[in-house]
Amino acid sequence: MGVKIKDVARVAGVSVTSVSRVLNKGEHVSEKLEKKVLRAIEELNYSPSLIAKSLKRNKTNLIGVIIPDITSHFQATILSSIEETAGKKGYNLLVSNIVEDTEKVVKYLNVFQDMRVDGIVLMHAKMNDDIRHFLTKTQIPLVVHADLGMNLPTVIIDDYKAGYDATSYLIQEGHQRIAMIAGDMRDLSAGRKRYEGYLAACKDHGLTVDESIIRFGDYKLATGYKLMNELLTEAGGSFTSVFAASDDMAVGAMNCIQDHQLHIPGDISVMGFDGSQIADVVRPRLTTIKQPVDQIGQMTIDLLLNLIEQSAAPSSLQPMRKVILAHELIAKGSCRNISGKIGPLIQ
Amino acid sequence: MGVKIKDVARVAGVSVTSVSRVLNKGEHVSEKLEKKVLRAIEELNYSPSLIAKSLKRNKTNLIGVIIPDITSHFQATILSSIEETAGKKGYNLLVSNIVEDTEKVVKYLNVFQDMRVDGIVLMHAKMNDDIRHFLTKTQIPLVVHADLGMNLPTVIIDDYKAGYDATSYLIQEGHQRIAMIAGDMRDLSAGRKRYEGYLAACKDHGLTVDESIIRFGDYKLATGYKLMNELLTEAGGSFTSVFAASDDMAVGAMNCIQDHQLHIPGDISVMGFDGSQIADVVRPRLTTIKQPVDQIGQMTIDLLLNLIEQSAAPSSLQPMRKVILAHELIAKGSCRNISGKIGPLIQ
DNA sequence: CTGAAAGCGCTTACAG
DNA sequence: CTGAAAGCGCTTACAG
Repeated sequence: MGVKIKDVARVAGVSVTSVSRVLNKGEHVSEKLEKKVLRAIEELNYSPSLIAKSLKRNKTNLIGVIIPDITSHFQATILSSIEETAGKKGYNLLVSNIVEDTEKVVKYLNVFQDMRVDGIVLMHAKMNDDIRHFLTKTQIPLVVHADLGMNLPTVIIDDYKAGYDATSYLIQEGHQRIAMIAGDMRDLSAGRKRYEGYLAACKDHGLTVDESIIRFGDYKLATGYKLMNELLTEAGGSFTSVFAASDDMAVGAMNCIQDHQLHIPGDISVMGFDGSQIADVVRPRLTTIKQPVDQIGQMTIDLLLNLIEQSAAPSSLQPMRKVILAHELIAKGSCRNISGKIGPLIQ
Repeated sequence: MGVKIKDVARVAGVSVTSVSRVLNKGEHVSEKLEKKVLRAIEELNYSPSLIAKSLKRNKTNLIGVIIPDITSHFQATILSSIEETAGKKGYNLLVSNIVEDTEKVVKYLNVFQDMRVDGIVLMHAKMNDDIRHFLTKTQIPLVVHADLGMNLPTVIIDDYKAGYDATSYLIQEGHQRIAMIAGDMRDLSAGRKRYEGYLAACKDHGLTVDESIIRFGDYKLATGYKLMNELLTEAGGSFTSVFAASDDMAVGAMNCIQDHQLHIPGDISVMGFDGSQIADVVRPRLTTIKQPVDQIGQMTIDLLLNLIEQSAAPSSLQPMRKVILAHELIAKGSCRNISGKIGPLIQ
């Protein structure tokens, strides 16, 4: 990569200013000059340095993305949609896979700052003081995929309502003992909100919440299996359905239930959350709350780019800062109506 | 981010040279000076620009990664391992999700070049002239996860042998009619090599290869379903097992088989490839060829960093340029021995 | 339409 | 141990 703009200028017999102009297609240059420059670029196989350009322009066209776990199909799908949308707009992605580590989040937020990224997407929803401090202080436009209670620009579904809807559906299907495999309570959206929705739905429908059939996990498949195993051995037979805060955990739970020689939905109904591919892979198919992944990715980048433009050239037209997208309950074969079985719940 | 090294120097009452020195911990500075500088950095909340540093040092600590499909669990796992290994060594990842698009590969290779990444990881295995041209010309250290027949540094398993082993196993289990759901023949490793291994194993064991029970796909779950559907409707009953070139396709095929009211492995045995999580999720569990994903990620970065060092400070100790890692056949419940059923194949 | 020159924010010989 | 100055490879007022 030894060749730089100066070399092109020399070979083309023009100034570096002119080379820069044909590169950036901004101001008009004569056709003759343009041709000379293009020929020299071709001849030298010149590749302009985005590093130098970024330094000068004070703009990197880089977006830093912090994602808790790329190996989650749901998160990978969002990342994929973010990548596609950002790519179309000429932005590149700096990606950090965090694996539930708040220390690493802080580290990467600082790296992103040092790299002078134009914007940040934060899909991580656990907080600590350092993260909170960074988020309140930073000048970098950012969008979070979580309700962190900090009035930050957000693209998300209504996790509370979604948890409420999932639980209500099970109740309508006649279930009165609904176990929950919830997320991490330090995770303010997918963890806490979905759980709160579950609690509220139970209370609103007159069910007593029984903590002995509630577990807390980390959204992973293996965890769903492990927690379901606990539920079956410690609280076996005392519930007719289970609501998991992620499809991966739901599928882990299904595997465990089946390994215990129990039937889904005959013995236990299972409700998932996310609407990721795996929900359609397992048998019976998983009833789940579907999040609009493609929309989430697109809207996240749209909002972020708006914020970036706004910070570059402030105008009175403030971009919307909160986007709540609609979720959807997809009923498949993993849940069944047991109203008839346990008596006339709904008359 | 208005604050720059000059400001720190002014506030600390020292030269920018000294500030740079405490930042980079290279040459020794007096404790007194260091303290003044650190205090000023703290006070101003200074974040040194990696962009400026990269320009000056001619090193970005950036690695560009081109991955065909992040939503594939197998690929995401490798990416995750790459990210972890690279992060530990102080490198950040520029990620491009390509979705089987050779045009996009060329585009991103050039972006990576313009961004002056220190190295490139290419997980994409389809070629075209532009890609080939780039790969032969570039000075950027790179590692490919495919045998592209170009003598490039490579970390990979022996796909030919793995395809051979998978097929031989089925043959040993008594199968004589083995369908294949292969990859893309433009994909030189996972596509072509695994298929060639299948062909060779059939021939070596005296089986005739029947093209009517062979299909070609793109490794995705939905494609496995679709192609299995073709096989069942067009060549139904004429084979006792199927070998798929990816676990995702194998699972799609399993779903299709089960949706046709057929049993696995009772009616049809299924063999996968990759050893990704989904193989243990489905019932029966999928027999598959397991790739050593974590090792692949680690070795890829190790090799790449060696090449980067080598190109920065050439020495006579050339790093090894080809790493072939061992695969492993994991036998689970999706294949069964049918020697007894169709007669004494092995006496 | 074109070019000379300053400057983006750092690092690093060089000199003291 | 410390600092003044050149320079990394670009862009962009400014002047012509």
